[in-house]
Amino acid sequence: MVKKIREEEYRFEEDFEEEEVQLREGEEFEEESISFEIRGETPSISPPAIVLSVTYDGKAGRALVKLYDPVNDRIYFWYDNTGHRPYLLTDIDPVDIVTRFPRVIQHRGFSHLELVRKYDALNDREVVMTKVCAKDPLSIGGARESIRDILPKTWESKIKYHLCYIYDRDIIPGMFYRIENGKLVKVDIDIPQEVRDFVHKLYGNDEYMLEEVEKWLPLFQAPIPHIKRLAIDIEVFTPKENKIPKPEEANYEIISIALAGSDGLRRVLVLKRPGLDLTWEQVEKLRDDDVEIMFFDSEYEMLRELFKIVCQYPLIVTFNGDNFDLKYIYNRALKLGFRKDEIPIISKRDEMTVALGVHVDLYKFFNIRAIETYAFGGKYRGAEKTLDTIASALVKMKKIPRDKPINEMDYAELVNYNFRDAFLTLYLTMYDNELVMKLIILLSRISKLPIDDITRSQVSAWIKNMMYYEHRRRGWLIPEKEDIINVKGEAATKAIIKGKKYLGAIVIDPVPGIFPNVCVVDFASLYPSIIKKWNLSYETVKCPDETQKNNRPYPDLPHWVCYNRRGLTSTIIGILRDMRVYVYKKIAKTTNNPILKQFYDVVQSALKVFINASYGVFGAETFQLYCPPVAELVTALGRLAMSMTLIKALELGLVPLYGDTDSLFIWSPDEEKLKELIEWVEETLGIDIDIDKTYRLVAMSGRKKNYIGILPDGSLDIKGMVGKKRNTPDFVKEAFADVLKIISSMEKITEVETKLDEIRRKVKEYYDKLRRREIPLNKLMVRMSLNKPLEQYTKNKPQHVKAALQLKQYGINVGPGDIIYFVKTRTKDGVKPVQLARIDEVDIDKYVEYLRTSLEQVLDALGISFDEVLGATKLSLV
DNA sequence: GCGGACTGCTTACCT
DNA sequence: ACAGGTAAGCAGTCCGCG
Repeated sequence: MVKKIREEEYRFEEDFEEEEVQLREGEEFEEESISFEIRGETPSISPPAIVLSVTYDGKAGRALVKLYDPVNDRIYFWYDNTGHRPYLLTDIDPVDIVTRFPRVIQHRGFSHLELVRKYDALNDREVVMTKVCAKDPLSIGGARESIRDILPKTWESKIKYHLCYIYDRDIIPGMFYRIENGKLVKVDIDIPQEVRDFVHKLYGNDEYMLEEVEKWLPLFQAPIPHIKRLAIDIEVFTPKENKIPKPEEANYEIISIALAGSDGLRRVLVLKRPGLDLTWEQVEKLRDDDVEIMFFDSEYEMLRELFKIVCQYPLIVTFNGDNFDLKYIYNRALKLGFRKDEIPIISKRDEMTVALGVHVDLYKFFNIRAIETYAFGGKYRGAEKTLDTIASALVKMKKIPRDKPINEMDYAELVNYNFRDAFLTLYLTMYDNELVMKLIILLSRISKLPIDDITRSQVSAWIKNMMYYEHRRRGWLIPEKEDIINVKGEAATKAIIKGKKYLGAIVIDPVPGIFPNVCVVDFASLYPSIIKKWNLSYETVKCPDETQKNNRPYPDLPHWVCYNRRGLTSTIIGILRDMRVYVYKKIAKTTNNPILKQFYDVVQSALKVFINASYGVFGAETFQLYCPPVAELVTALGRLAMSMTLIKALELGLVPLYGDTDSLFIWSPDEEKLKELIEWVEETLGIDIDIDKTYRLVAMSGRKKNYIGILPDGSLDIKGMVGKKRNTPDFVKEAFADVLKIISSMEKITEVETKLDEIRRKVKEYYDKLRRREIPLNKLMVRMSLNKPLEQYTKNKPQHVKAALQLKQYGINVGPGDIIYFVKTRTKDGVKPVQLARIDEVDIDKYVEYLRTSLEQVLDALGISFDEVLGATKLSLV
């Protein structure tokens, strides 16, 4: 009975924020000790080692820093010995706590009270706060009746303890430290003179900025060592095809485990199964592939071998290991009778870690939106994010096609299939000189989030953590979200789009037509530049200082900005932007050493991710420093910069054709005039503007965010066109591409007339094929992704949902993230999933319309209509 | 009862 | 769960129409 209650309590606790702590002090159940072999050494002295992870070790009741010494290939565990305690802050003084909130003192996890002086940036004043310290993180918050629930208002009580520890002890993940006399000491990093020169040129005698930037340079300059790693992928016996075994239950045998190590390990552990023989041909086939195979009679022995190998690597890499591979292995091991302390894997709420080092789940990492769009330029955007799609997009490698169920494969097929997956996973961290690993380490350093956290959280969490660290470093109180909103209020403008909070960017109506020689000028990271130039930050915008109320950078908005003190966001984003634009982008170009060049390129792309997201977070309600006036001022000043530049361009007699947010398309500009414009912008607005590119030809239909540009090398920039969208049927895409080919073959504008006939013939050809139903279904299907569970489409039933519901009737279940393939038909629903459709049911007229919208986006630029093109050919046929 | 004008929802895109 | 702005198609509603 007692045991049962405790189990429930245990589960209950697990659901809370501080999931690292699984057991409370004094509890005897569920021994969690890590056995000797799977614990890192804790020497009193060590060579330089990189911080892999910082966590809270519940058993030891202390923060644990996991370090990796790349030279000697060793892992060290350093436990906090500074007496650091979890804490929260309150504005209630100690006497009042004792008298009015005695339950705080009586709390079983209570440790002691301290007084601390903080700077409350939001209200611009010094404050004295009471620091309530506890013996363990859960006593602060996360369990029932924790201290933060007893007090009416607390600060900094929702920060995970291991992050709090990082801020207070200044332990930067991804940086080098060494253990000296039992203490953890930062390793000094040399800054090249070249970089120093750049910085000096930038900040000259601005002591404040020079001092600030000093903190950042080591993060960009510290070398990134090779971290030995192991990729793991498993195959599980599946009784029914297409039914993925549940990792929570782990009911079926693991039949093979593929291991690919950065040290050259290529091994597959295979379970011997009755009725499956290994033939000589198979042995020969396997030998060719240079994959080592170990056969096991029992699954238990196979897992033991796996665990032995796992303990030899500081970094474990998987693709979806959090939700499948590692979870399955863990639960299966428990089922087979392993004790928890014999398994070098730790299960957390929605994450699996390894006891010794860190686990990176690449599926989660590549699913981070900011990574997808900024770091990889949307290369693998679109289709479902599987190992296959990501690997083929980034490294042009594919999984081995599977033509039969896993269960029916012979050993050779199984081993090959399995190993390829592990290899691809490893390779995604190895290609291009370990680009992905370097990126992860740099992101970790900049954000101060351990590798485990950075690879599993979105960019807003990165920026939040970076900002928290900066607050602590300065002795600033970290504000509560509600306090910022209460003091600063909501936005003052009205968005164009219903449901949005404030007015955004300007898009200039494009002039339709075909234009040769179009120059695109572009503000260099406009929004971050604005944040820097106007000192924007949550504490400087609408500051409490009455004397500042006349500093209104944008007169139509009531918001003023403090010019007496430097804004924290402005300083940090300013430095990151300066380092990217003026230092690392530059030296990446000028450096001759290819290795260094690539390294600096990774630095600048890591910076890019933070910079690009820096404005957006202030307009995101979920962000802890959410401040609508800041976001609103940024876009307003962006509109100002854009419109002033446009007016100036017109004054100079230049011909602007189009512009969106931070760019202006100028038709055949006079070089002198253009130079004048650029200089005027830099002088008057104080924002850098550059010539981004010059198009040989631009075709614009008159629609915004929609154009085709031909670059000097003949390549095409196709923006926003229906013919390029991923949900457009292939046949429409092909027609669009064919027409485009004809246009791009045009050398001079005067050739328009002669090419027109060619276009007409082409369009008619597609039209006729469609009418004759000669286009196969797979070229007619529309791909549309399902963004929420089927039941949640309550307001209406879009076509892809109708198709999905039909699939459901056939027992095929689909959910969020799945792509529905359907064909437009003349049946009741107007749509059928491809699998169920017949070619004679296709609604031809719908596809003619599709062809029309797609081609009109091109034809409108030429001044011809789709009907005219079809009509003319029809007539000519008669 | 039916079709056109309208709004709103949804997805995919641009910066 | 970084933002707002735009294009496009379809679902659903309202209204006029003997």
